[in-house]
Amino acid sequence: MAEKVTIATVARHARVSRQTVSNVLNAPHIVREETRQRVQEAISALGYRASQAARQMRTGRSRLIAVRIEPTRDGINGSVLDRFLHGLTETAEAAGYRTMLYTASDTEREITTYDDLLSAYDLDGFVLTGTDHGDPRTAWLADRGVAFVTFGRPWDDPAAHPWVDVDGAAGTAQATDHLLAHGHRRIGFLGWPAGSGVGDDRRSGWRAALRAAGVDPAGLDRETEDSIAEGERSMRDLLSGAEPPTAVVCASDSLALGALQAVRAAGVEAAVVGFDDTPVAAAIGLTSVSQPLGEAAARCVDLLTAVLDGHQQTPAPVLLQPSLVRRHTA
Amino acid sequence: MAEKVTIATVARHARVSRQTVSNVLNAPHIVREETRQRVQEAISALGYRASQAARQMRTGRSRLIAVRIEPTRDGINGSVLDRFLHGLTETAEAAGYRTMLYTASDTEREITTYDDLLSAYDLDGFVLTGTDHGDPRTAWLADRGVAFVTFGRPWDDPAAHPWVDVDGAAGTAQATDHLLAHGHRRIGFLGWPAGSGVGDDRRSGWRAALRAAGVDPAGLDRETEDSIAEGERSMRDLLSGAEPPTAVVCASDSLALGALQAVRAAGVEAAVVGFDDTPVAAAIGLTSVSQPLGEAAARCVDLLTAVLDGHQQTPAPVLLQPSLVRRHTA
DNA sequence: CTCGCCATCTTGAACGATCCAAATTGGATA
DNA sequence: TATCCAATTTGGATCGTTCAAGATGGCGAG
Repeated sequence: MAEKVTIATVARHARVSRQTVSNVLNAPHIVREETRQRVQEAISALGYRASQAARQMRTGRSRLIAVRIEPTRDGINGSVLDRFLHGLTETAEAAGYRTMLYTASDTEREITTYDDLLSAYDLDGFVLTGTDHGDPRTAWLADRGVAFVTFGRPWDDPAAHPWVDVDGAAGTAQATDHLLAHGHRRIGFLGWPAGSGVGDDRRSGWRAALRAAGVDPAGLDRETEDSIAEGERSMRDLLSGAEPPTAVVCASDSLALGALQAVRAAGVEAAVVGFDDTPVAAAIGLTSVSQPLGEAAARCVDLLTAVLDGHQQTPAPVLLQPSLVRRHTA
Repeated sequence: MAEKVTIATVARHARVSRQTVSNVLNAPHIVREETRQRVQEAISALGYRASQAARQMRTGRSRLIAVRIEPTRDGINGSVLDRFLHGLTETAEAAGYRTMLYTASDTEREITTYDDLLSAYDLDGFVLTGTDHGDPRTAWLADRGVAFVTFGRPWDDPAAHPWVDVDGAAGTAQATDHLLAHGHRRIGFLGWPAGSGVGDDRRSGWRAALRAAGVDPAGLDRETEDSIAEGERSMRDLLSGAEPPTAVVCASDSLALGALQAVRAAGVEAAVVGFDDTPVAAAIGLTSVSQPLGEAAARCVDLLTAVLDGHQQTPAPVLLQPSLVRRHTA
């Protein structure tokens, strides 16, 4: 068992003081080039790595960021999270940060967890996925001056805090335009009840695209809970109308899957587009709007480290464009 | 901004010494009950939380465990990971540990990352998901006496290190028995090429169940890469034989999905069972063998903390039973 | 020749917890 | 009342790093 290599070991080996070694690591420009090299050689020869714990104790910073891992809300729409987490971890590593996970069954406990992570682990920042109107979590964090970024816009005030999001309206608009280009006119929309920022955003893109093409969207959309069964029911309802749509854009792959079943059951030809490009969409050949999750994660880290490393106090938000993945269903 | 609460603050407030506060936290039994309560009250009144960094520096332990987050190998079989991660994080929190993520593009870099995590962060242990024959990672960790558990058996030597696994053979056997009970006799199997521990295990369960029922499995199985397209091809092949199977058990949901397409294309009636119970299976109504991932994660943490907290040096491995989730396809 | 300045490097203290050894207390016993 | 033992409590050292301030040496200006 080799003895522990500390900054003092390196210092002895390079025949300088501890502080000089520290300077080589944290402020290389104030060390003479020749000395710097000698120290660097000692560092790699000994395999020295600075103890985060000791560093943290002195500086109060941990180089750790935290993300919540959720209990897989919905089987079909889950698995979006692990792509995001991977991107987050990868980009964070490159920036010298590590990623810590936490769970929380409700918002209140999540705040308790923040408190714990901050005081016990000196966490540097948080990445939140999805925020609601008047989210108490962001208020709590902001009150205490804790650095955080959200993946998902703050729907109340766009300048409330740094955020990264995907332009859902652009996604549904793109899907609608694609269908229009293929000759469809009566294009329906299956979405969630009004009130959720994400849902309203996605609906608005569809509506705007139809209007731009001179089509009246009235009566062509339905509001429903996010599930396969509800998607099927709503689509049946749309198809049973006097002038049924020949295509439908959906706010999620779950709804799209339901819609697809309704279409097949009715024995009609109708194009279906989903949202999120989940594995399910890929598996069954469902055309779907794909979010650039890896990119979104990377930008979250960028914003967070910009704040943490003191480059910017309030970095500009990032709005990413989704892309349509065309498969068999449209 | 409230002043930082340290062990000294608590000590002053409860009118005892720092050491007494420390004892209340780490060895409560040696402190008089009355004193203990007074200290506990001070702790909660002040909202004190021990600094992990300081504790870690003194004890050399971080109460941190690491898991690798993979770049979603395969869309369809991914999303198994996030359920596992959630279970892991939740159970670890209950045991007083936190979960850290890391990425690695290959085995060599993964070992470099171990080294980094261990020396810079004093990581306490690792959870590895999936190991190969003669895995260099487990050897490296074992050489250095680092605590770790694998989710997945070591296929060479079952006693090499603590592990948790799901009994794949029992899963395919259960699926086969289910089909036998429904009158099927010629039950096929779609699996991966021989050589992978997991794949061979799953195949063996099917074979054993057939033999036990007096059916000769010869010629009823195919070896193929894990993809939808290959699954379809292999199933077509099976169906084109002289005595085509009336049902098929698959080593994954990807293969099952392909098989399902082949069955529909051929216009025959044949039951299909998948493996892993992915969201895709749930979405399309595919009967599938489900792994108890939350339970597996929890047991991984149990084994790891048993080692870390010194209760046991080499805790007994855990083999969990999967369950068949019946849906439309079988 | 002396002084000051700059660049470079060194020294002592501090972060907040735990460990170790020594000191104090209270009660029982002689 | 003095003594002893066990149960608690106390003070000092320590983990590895960074911060703040001090020391060194060379060089040009007055």
